[in-house]
Amino acid sequence: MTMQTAPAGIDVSQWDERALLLLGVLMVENQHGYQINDFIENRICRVIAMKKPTAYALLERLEKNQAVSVQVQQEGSRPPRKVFAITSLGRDLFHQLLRINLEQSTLPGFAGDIGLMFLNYLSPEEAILGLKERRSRLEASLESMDQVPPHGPILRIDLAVEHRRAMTQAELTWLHDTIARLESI
Amino acid sequence: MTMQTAPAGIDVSQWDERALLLLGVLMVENQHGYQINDFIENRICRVIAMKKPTAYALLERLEKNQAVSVQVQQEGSRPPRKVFAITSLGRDLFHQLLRINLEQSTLPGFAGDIGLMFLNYLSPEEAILGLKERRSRLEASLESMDQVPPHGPILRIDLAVEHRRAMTQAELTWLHDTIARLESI
DNA sequence: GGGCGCATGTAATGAGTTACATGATTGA
DNA sequence: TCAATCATGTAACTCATTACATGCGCCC
Repeated sequence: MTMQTAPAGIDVSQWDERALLLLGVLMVENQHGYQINDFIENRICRVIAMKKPTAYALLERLEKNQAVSVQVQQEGSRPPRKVFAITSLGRDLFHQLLRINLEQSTLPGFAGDIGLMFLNYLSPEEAILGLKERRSRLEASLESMDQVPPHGPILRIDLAVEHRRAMTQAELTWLHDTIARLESI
Repeated sequence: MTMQTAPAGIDVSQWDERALLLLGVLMVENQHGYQINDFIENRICRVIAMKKPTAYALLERLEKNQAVSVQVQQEGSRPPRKVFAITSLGRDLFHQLLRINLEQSTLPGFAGDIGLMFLNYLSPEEAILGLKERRSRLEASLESMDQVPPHGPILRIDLAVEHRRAMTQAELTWLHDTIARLESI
């Protein structure tokens, strides 16, 4: 009674931001797997880390759910391409996932917080030295963010990068203050 | 030639911050699994999320590697307890993991960044509305952080919580600025 | 000729979560 | 007596990553 042969939509709950990402890049234009993966691993690797097999598998799952359609293309004797296109069902899913993603506020877990809890088990000198090392590494990664490749007019990669930069800067500020506080004792 | 029957230490590379956490709580005092899990799920659930079976399994693995030792205790007819104690090998591992953890600077991936990239696929009004919802949820979680349970003198849970608060505050500030920027167009 | 880029996948591995299983004690 | 707490675990499931497999075209 809850099952229908022609569902009105796709159940949003079983998809996450990875699906949003794949659907999103297909909103821009039809692309084949290699292209999509290239974009993820090279263009936006600083924003999200998704590996090749994961992308391929998810794409397949999206196809099974009729969120995307596939068309095999052959150019000369090159390897055949599976060109994916977003369907109307997929567009609907995309918009729902996008709204959910925008509204969500869950900050991730910071693995570095564990060490902080046990700071007293190191000598003050060692603790400060460790945090200073963390700080200089963070500074390096902040500088590497400045070389952001240019982006097209549709995707707001700049927003995501800016956000990461802001968070990194905040982390840096906190580290600076904390080191100063530890040194003043 | 690289193998030795009596290893000088434990290979650090196969352990992460979860092991550091378990070893760390055992640095404070000997505890049984239930106690450790209770601490993790109730006291510091805002800092790290580790589930019961994960903790038990890791504890077992640490024991196999002689980082902790186990002693079964029975109090009356209550369920028997497996009381874990950190060994000298474990203490060594703890200090190495602690230094590595302090020095590391890897910021986690922010799932919310994906949505930002596709902001242009929503109307400006919808986009702003979504981000405002994200902001108010974040404000709520910031307020809930103020009720921090008191901590003992050894563990610097306060540092970890402070850090999370600082990052949440930074996220809030960025959101505020970004919303203002979007509204000004 | 050799290596890299294109283009698709599969298989094995590992790690963590959910749900389940057990059984005694304690408090309402 | 019923639920919650104490105390330990196992089994099944999901999910992502690493490494592997294949094969053509292009460039040095």
